[in-house]
Amino acid sequence: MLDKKYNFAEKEKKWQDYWFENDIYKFDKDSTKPIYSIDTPPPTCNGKIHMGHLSSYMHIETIARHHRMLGDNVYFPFGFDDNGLPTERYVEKVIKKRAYELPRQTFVNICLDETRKLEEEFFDLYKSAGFSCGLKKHYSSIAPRAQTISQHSFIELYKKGKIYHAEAPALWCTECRTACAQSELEDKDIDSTFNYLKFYISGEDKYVTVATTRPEMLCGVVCVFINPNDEKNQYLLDKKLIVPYFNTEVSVLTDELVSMDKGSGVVMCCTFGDNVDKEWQRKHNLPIKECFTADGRMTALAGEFAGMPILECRKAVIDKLKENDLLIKQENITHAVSTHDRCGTPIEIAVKKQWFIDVLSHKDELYQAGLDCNWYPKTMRARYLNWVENLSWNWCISRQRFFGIPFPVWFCKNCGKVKLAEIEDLPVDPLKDQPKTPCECGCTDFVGETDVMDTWATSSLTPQICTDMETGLGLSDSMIPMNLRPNAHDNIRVWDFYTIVKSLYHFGKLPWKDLMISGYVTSSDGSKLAKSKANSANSPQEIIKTYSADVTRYWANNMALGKDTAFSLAEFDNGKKLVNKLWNASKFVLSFLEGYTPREIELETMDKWLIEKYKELYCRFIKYLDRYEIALALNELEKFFWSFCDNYVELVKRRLYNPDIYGERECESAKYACYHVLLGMLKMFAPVLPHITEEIYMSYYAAIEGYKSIHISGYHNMGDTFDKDMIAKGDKVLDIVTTVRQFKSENKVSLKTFIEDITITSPINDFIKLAEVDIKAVSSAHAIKYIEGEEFNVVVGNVVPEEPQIDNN
RNA sequence: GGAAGUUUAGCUCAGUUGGUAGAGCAUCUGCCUUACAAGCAGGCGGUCAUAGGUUCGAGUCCUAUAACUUCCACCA
Repeated sequence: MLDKKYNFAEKEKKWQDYWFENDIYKFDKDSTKPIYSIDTPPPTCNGKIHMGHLSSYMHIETIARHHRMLGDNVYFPFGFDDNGLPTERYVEKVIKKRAYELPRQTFVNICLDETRKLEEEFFDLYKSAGFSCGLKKHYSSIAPRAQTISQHSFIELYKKGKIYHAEAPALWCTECRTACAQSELEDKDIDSTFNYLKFYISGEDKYVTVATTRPEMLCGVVCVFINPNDEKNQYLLDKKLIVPYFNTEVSVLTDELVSMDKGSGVVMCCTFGDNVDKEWQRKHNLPIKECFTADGRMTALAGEFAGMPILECRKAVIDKLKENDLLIKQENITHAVSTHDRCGTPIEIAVKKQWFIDVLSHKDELYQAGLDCNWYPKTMRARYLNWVENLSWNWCISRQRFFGIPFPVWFCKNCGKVKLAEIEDLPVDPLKDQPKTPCECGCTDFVGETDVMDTWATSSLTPQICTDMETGLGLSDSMIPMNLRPNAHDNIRVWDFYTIVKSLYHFGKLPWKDLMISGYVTSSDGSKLAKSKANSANSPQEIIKTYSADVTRYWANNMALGKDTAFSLAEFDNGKKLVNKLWNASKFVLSFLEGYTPREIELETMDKWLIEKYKELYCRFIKYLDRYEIALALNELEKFFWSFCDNYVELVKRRLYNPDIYGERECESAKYACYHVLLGMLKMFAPVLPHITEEIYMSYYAAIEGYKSIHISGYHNMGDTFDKDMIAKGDKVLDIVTTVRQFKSENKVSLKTFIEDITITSPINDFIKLAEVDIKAVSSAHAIKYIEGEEFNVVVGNVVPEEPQIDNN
């Protein structure tokens, strides 16, 4: 017997512990069942998890559990992304100190400690949400094993010529004092001024107007450009221009990228102010003039402004320009500026020695890879393709930071050549370890690379890191491609893209078959949920505590795939109702099934109908889930379940209660249908509502069915085909019942009120007669009259005031 | 500038391959029905953004327009 009320707090804890202790979700690597492997997103250790992350994991959960129910050997590993800049930024905030203020190793140790604390928190949250990933062991992207795989990947790609070390312009964050990658850029609208400046023509008293938003970079101007087809400015080509205030002389060059109709058609080029400057520098082989330092201060090039922060300098230069009558006018503008997504600081371009992975020369293959993956929903593919088409930087993987995986690289002190670590020595720390063999030049003195790898250089290897936990094969493709990469849409251009790059370069194949892309959970006003804003009221921990893990999972799984959804607590009420109904309905049905052992017998018509309906539902349910359309699958199931409660159970209730009146076989027939269909529904609800379904299953079905958890018991497939004709005819019987209910409702009498008779006109009276007992029972009708006719029609007779005798024919 | 998405009941949204518009919430009318009042039955409520087109038939396919959202690019 189930309890009167379902106590979710107690039951959820109970089953979570049970699953954990009994290894219910263990991946069996010796099994012959088909493997379904998931490249689980490792949470980034840089703060709290919010409802957005949680909902995304709940989608993955449903898919993992679905495949387990289908009989697959599900590999659903668990890990943390706990290295790199995101973690460093988090730790800097926690300790209120910048990394470079501490000795390198001290800072690294604090990072390790802080991430461990966060990981404990994450573990508790995952467990309390009922997650079925391999909680007992996890990978960490800073752990030695990940370091080995990551360094191995570096060495292999370096040897393949895909990685190069070069002094080249790279995106630079003056706040984090490191290079970064194109994928870390984020547009931000910033107020600024458009300044129209006088560039005098050398030796003449005439000037041309050049507009700029960055007058502080005048000290870095190397030339000006005009469009080769710009007739009005052709006269400038054999002249020199004087850079205002700084008085350097520069040439006038031509380039098609200059638009003639913007401003005066004359544009200044510094190395580097923006992306176009970078292009021009390369194309026209221009000199490089660095105007600022790694921490965003002006260099000696700026003369009197040297040492000033960039923005301060901008103001100072503008003042000087005004004083010297070199500023024609200023316009206030708001424009989008590329900023660093980790700190919001405008990104500069700086030339430093960096490690790059060549992606620009493989755009075609990378594009094709996007076409070859299965994207769910399909439309997300466009985002990937769009990103690849617009790639303009090679992937810079070096960071001038501390808490990351070191490059397995030394430089020879004599000849400067790169010395790689040996694979069998990995992982290495070039700042502590030394190469075992001398340089080609004979020198044995080396200096270790101080840069560390970007976190994505390692995260892009999660398929290898994940599978290594089982196979121990390291950077190997033994389980690649994995079946599924799930993540939210913000990670398409980052994690998905980089993972494809690595897999293609290493193995020449895709890292996974399917991608399931979740949407964002936004605040109720539609704005992004930020980790920093995750307050206690709607923190995942609080939500689960208040509403239960099952209800939270129900909410998350009702989000349409890939679509952003505004967070609203009201949405949790439906889940609460469903869980409550599931409990009550099961309690009721199971109360009739005590002592019942299922066996095949001749079934009553409406019981057969229910089973046909169930088989139909099962097909639709599986079809939707195979397309990762969880919400639609769930919706079908719910509709069926509520109809089961309100229609079927009402229809057969009296048969179940009164075998003495309706017959033993008729009663057992209803039990048979109830047994199987409730079991089937519980199993279908199990991926989304793992706790309550387990509680119900274990309190009754487990003893008969013989599994130690519903979650490894497999779906209840009662047949792949169903009788459409029977379903349609049975539905007509429900229409009759509805008509009677309508009649009683309109006459404002209770549903149990007796009526004289029902007169049915229909072409399927033979079928309806088979369900007559049930119809009479549910509608409290004395008699049913039949008229043959093509048009379906139901007429309800008069209400009978007093209690009549039950007619048993 | 390029790309994608959205537009359906008062609100939040479903709507498979074209075939009589759906659910929940809200609202209204009833019902204490031997599981559930956190329930049940019933009602009200929609020119499916707009304009064309294809079709016997369009919420669904095509074209254009508008509004909003997102990604990317530009940003002298």
